[in-house]
Amino acid sequence: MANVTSKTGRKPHAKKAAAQHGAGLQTAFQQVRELIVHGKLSPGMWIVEADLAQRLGMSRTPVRGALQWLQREGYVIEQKNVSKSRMIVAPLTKEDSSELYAIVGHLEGLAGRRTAQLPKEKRMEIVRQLRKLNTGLKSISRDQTGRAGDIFDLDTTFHSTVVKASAGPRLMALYNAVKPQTERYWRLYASSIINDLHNSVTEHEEIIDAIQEGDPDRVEAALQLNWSNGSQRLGKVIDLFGERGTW
Amino acid sequence: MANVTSKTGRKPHAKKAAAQHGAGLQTAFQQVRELIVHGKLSPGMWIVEADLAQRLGMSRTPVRGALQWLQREGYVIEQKNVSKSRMIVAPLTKEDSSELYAIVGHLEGLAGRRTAQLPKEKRMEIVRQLRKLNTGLKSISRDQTGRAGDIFDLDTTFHSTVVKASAGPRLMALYNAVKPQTERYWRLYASSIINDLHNSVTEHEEIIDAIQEGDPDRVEAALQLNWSNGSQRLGKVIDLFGERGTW
DNA sequence: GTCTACCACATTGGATACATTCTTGTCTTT
DNA sequence: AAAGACAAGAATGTATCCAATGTGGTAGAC
Repeated sequence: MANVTSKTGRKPHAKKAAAQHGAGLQTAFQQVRELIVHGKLSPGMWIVEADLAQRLGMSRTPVRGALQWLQREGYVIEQKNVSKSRMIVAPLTKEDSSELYAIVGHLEGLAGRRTAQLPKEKRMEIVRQLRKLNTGLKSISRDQTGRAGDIFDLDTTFHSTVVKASAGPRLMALYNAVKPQTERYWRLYASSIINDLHNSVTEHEEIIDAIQEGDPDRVEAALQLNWSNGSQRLGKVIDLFGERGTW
Repeated sequence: MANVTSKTGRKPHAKKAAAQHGAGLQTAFQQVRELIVHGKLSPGMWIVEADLAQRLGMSRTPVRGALQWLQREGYVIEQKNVSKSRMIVAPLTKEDSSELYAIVGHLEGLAGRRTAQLPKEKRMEIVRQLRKLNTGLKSISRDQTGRAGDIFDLDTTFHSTVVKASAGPRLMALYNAVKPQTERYWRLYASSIINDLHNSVTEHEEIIDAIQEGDPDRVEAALQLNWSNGSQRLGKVIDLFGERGTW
């Protein structure tokens, strides 16, 4: 009865390296997210686990974990009409962008409210950083020289600075889950957003002033206005160029 | 090459039922969440996948998926000091409750803002439902007869009604991910929360009036106030009875 | 010629096997 | 006696295997 193949029976599982130990899920998540954000996986496209696994050179297990993660964050959604779970890349629609921007605006508003209540010295340090970043944006908007990626990085750092200054782990995690999704819309409609950059720069100045003054209500309102206006600017562009992933 | 064991070769994988096909993950998620919310898995407790799998009568695969889900939602967190990912049940702390309530308040405020902008007829329908629910809460608060579970259900339905009325899929998903976490604090400190119920009832009335009037700012402010006050009430109780899962 | 039924295939969900890493306990040495 | 090192065990991460289900295509019948 008792088989003796306890220690020595090892032939079927020969593989290459496995990198580290717990690196697979992380890499899978980042790489698939990258593929989605850069549009290699188009909005509305049907995702096949095995294909992704092969492309990333790993088995389906970590890919599945990554997909569940991406589903929770909103990058992929389930096709609901069928009983079986078919995952598709989340479409980019005007409706969704409006909702997404509103959510980010409110989360950031909450963080900004807390940032405004920090002691004065910390606020001044934040303000200094923000002014520097916004100056960079302003010069780009004046010269029209920066590439879209630079603008996105500066803008992302600007907002991230406001949030990181005061957010606890829970808000930070939520923000990090939601905010990066705006990148999809950014990349797709970037060229048209650049033209409106000066508006955003002006709105940023109001944000900075409000933080310097330490007025929570004003900070929150300014942040929400920035996102609300951004949503409207984006909406116009989407109307022009059409949505992706729905038909 | 071609083996003929396509249909008939079934010996090594004999098991009981497997329920449906894609039911395991759902069940695992709900059950583990239940265990956490009800405190069977205490805050701070170290979670072992295999134990849970055995307890739920399934393999580690669906349990693992459920845990990743629960991690993203905040029910479990990673022990960070070690390199390996050790999952523990998220502790219940005053700090965390404060953050959680603020987030829910802001998300609900956003939804409420949209609800306030619905056409008048729909608003009136909502208002009617809300008044009925709040009347139920008021009578419980007066008679001190309801059990904690009833109060929680009524309160949850109240807030959920406001959100569902106008939230899109994204906001709805986020709300459904975040709001249920307040149940953990509710259950743990429920007995003391009941005493303050009349305050919450009064705040609800303001919410209802604001919706009836169709004033987005007022609705949002009223919702946030309800959650902010709730956070303070909870904070006092936590100070009294201590936190769970930290030492 | 078209519609329906059935079969083969593709894909996902779940289970298990295996390799790696972290922990813990004991033994030895200073 | 205390501290460190080594060994045994436990737990996680990943790969592969099996089952279940939906989908599409083909063939047959009306």
